[in-house]
Amino acid sequence: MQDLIGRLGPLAFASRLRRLADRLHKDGSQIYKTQNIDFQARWFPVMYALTEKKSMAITELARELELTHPAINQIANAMQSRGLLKSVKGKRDERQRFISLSPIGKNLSKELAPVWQDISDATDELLNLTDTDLLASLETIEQALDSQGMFARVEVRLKKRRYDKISIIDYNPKLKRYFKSLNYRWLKAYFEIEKPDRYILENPQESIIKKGGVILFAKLGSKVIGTVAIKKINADTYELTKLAVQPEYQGIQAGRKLCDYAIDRARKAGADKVVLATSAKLAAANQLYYKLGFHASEDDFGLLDGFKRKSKVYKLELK
Amino acid sequence: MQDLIGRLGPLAFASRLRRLADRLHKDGSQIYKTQNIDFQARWFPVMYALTEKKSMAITELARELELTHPAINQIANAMQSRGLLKSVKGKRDERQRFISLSPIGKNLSKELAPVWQDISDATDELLNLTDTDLLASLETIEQALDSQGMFARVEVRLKKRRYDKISIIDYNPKLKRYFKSLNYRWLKAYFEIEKPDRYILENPQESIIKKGGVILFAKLGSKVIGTVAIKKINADTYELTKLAVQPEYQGIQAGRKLCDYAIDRARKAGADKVVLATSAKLAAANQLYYKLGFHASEDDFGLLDGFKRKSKVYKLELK
DNA sequence: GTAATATACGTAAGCACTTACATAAATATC
DNA sequence: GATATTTATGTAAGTGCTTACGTATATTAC
Repeated sequence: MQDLIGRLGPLAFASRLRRLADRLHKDGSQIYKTQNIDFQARWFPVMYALTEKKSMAITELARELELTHPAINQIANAMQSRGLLKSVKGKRDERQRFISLSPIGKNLSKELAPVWQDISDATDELLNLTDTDLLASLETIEQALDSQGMFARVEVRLKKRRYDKISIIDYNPKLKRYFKSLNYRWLKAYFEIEKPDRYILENPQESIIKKGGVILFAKLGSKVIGTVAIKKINADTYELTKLAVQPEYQGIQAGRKLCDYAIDRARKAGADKVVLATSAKLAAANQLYYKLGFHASEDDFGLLDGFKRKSKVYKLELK
Repeated sequence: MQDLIGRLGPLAFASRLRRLADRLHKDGSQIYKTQNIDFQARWFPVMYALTEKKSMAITELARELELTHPAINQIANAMQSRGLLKSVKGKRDERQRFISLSPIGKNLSKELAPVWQDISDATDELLNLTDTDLLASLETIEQALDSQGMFARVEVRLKKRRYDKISIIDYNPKLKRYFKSLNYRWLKAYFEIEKPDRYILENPQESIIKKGGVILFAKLGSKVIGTVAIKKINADTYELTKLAVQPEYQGIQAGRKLCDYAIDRARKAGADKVVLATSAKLAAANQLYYKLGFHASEDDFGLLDGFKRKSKVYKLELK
């Protein structure tokens, strides 16, 4: 295994599977050729299926053989043009085309039986070289991929990677302008700026921090890309508010990380719950709150007072 | 696994490998797409190789990546047209085209590194679902196929099957005409008919059987397709002679089976060696004798006397 | 009963390779 | 040193599948 492919290991998994598949397929074709049997390896699944079941429709075969219907269609046409198959329209459903073995096809099928047996035996011999049940392993992998595809599996990792790349820092006066600009930007995009917003954004220190709250910022490299605040309501209760992430950097988990950290800070400050008020209009934000574990709250904690845009209050119990 | 594909088991091994490969490949493409990376999954091996080694020639890559050179050529052209690669003529050998990453290519390579890491990890996770080392198993299988391909493995079985289908029977007067015609046919094709030949073929009973020899015939179904004789030279020594198989049925192991049986009969008659004389011209026959264990003999046992065509004497010791 | 939707099949074109063949340069042979 | 053979690359076309899309018939909803 000193070659590149060997070192690539799991990355080259797909390539290796394909190479092996191609190789076996090619060998299969050669077997039929040297046996002087006019049969192509790719016809095998259809031939086999029709040997077992007398007659099947195109899509029925496609389903059972886990190939696409055009593949079956092409194979069926090739076999039919060589006289191996005959096809009849479905009686109940005229769109269907039922194909079955012609007498010639049946003869060929008999001729093929021992060859298939030998291929099966030889493959078995090969598979038994590995003290493991390779077919079962493939089955396991295919089922795992059915439940979560490779794409989804990699996505999860890439998300985590991005999440880890975001750093969260505390408020300092130099960051005041970001707190303002980030929030103004999305507020203007969706709503009118309301009075309490303006006061907080202009006076973060007085309105949040001096009252026992916290303002956090998300940085990606040297860029400030998001912010959030937790405001103390009372000893047990903190409000999550002023969450803003630059649109260019949305979808990279910055909001998630800001909230994770903010909630953690509330917990450390002694909170037993975090609440927030939001508008149903903000779908992405609502989804995030849901993922964080927030649930609709009966008590509105006065969070709706003085706001037109806010309509819902959510609560997160910190166990 | 009540579906057809499941029941096909080893026969569908190749198809399953291909399906899985296609699936992983497709997922790979999708990953690059959603990450907004202008990169195709099929470029991966080349990109990876060039990230490791600075510069490589087309066929050098093909060898290492176990793809054909046209495949590499196509990939290289596609990557080059997107500015990822630059190529230079070989200095020592002007036919060679060395390709290497351009600055853009190097940047992309850096961007790809974490994605590849994640794909590798996710694949590992998948592979670990099967308590067996699938990559190692694939390696085992590929190596086994290197030493003996699927084609050869099946061939062996088909040969045995044909061998088993041939039945060997003893001389009886009705078969006399076959002994004559089968031998005349090949003798006429290659040589002049010599006197001792004619006597034996016309009088098999007197010349062979009454003297303690045996004449055997090979049948395939009801057809007589071959014959052979063992002639007693003395108590310890028998001669294998008059081996003839119909040309239409050569290559199906009839000669082999005739000889196997003939030698066995000599052994049972008390022989401690079987000898034969033949012409170097008969390549297939010589090869068969070699396979049966015959070796050149110093003593010619008088077998060459009276024959022009016979030039070599072989001997097989029956332990 | 009519319109909207779903399903069965066919066809074209694409994809990731391959084989087959052509060309030109390098190397071996005489 | 001329010629034959080998090697490196390029190009065209083939292979076994796929996706995308079109058409005709069935089924469902109103």
